[in-house]
Amino acid sequence: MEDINTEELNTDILLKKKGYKITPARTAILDIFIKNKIPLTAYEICKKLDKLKTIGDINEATVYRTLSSFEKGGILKKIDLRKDRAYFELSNDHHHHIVCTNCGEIEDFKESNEMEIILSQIVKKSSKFKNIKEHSLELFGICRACN
Amino acid sequence: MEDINTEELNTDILLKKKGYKITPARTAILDIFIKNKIPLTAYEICKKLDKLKTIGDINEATVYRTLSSFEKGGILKKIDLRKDRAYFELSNDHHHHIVCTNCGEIEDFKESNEMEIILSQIVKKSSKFKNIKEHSLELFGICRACN
DNA sequence: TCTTATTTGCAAGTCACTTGCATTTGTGTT
DNA sequence: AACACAAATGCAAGTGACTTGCAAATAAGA
Repeated sequence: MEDINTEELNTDILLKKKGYKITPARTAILDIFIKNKIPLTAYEICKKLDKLKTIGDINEATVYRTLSSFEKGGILKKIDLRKDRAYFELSNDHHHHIVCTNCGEIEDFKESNEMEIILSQIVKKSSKFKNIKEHSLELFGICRACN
Repeated sequence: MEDINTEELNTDILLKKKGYKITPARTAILDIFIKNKIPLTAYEICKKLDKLKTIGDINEATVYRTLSSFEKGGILKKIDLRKDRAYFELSNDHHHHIVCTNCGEIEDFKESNEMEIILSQIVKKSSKFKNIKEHSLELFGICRACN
């Protein structure tokens, strides 16, 4: 799954490149992800869409369908932050999260080369797997503000 | 959260030690986790309970309540394997999983010392967190059998 | 055995997410 | 510019894992 450079592309060109039809819903949703550099839930997307004056109402079902379609197309990545809702973020660079189990604050961190080496060693030792496609790594703690 | 040595303790002693009242449901559910060394869902627990001749019917709600109570008490750990249901396993040793995204096969792997060192370095670099309580690390790929 | 707080069963409820279907809309074609 | 048609959307109903209120049952200390 090739990475997306969201800095250089506008939403419509990216959608076109990925073979999506350009619709107001898709443009607006992708735009929200590009402007907000944090993980977002379907519910948060809906709220942000409601506030937009430039666009009519977009149905909740459409948001869910768009998110899952973007995920399948490699534009978004679904992440599990141990909350009751799924979070999505742009899949344009590989990083992980530290989540405050008290207030929900999320901080990103980059994966190091050492980490990749360790992961490959784990797979080398595995009897049932010879390679892995992806992995999730999330840290949980209490942030300084809550402490 | 102190680790549990399930090898040395029988279910009732462990429950008592943790301050739980001993009930048939709790004994049976904990027993299932001790005998099955794999992550299990609430649904799988229900099925296994149904098969037991030694015990009457145990309600689904009781299973959910017991699982979440055991989780809160540190006996079980909830893990996210990117499926539609929550998995639980005994929290008696720290390990992670490689999951086949095709057939669902799960393999455990131990965390290395290098990994712990890397994680502590990540936290050292963090501006918002000064320590973490736990972390999740799951690898996803296609197992040899499916390949 | 008694007492009381806890646990359980049952049924109804919740909530994120999905889906069937009729209508609308992008987009390539004429 | 209009057409045709597959794809996208809105709406409402459905799904499924999980939760909860409440009355009845029960574990465990007195």
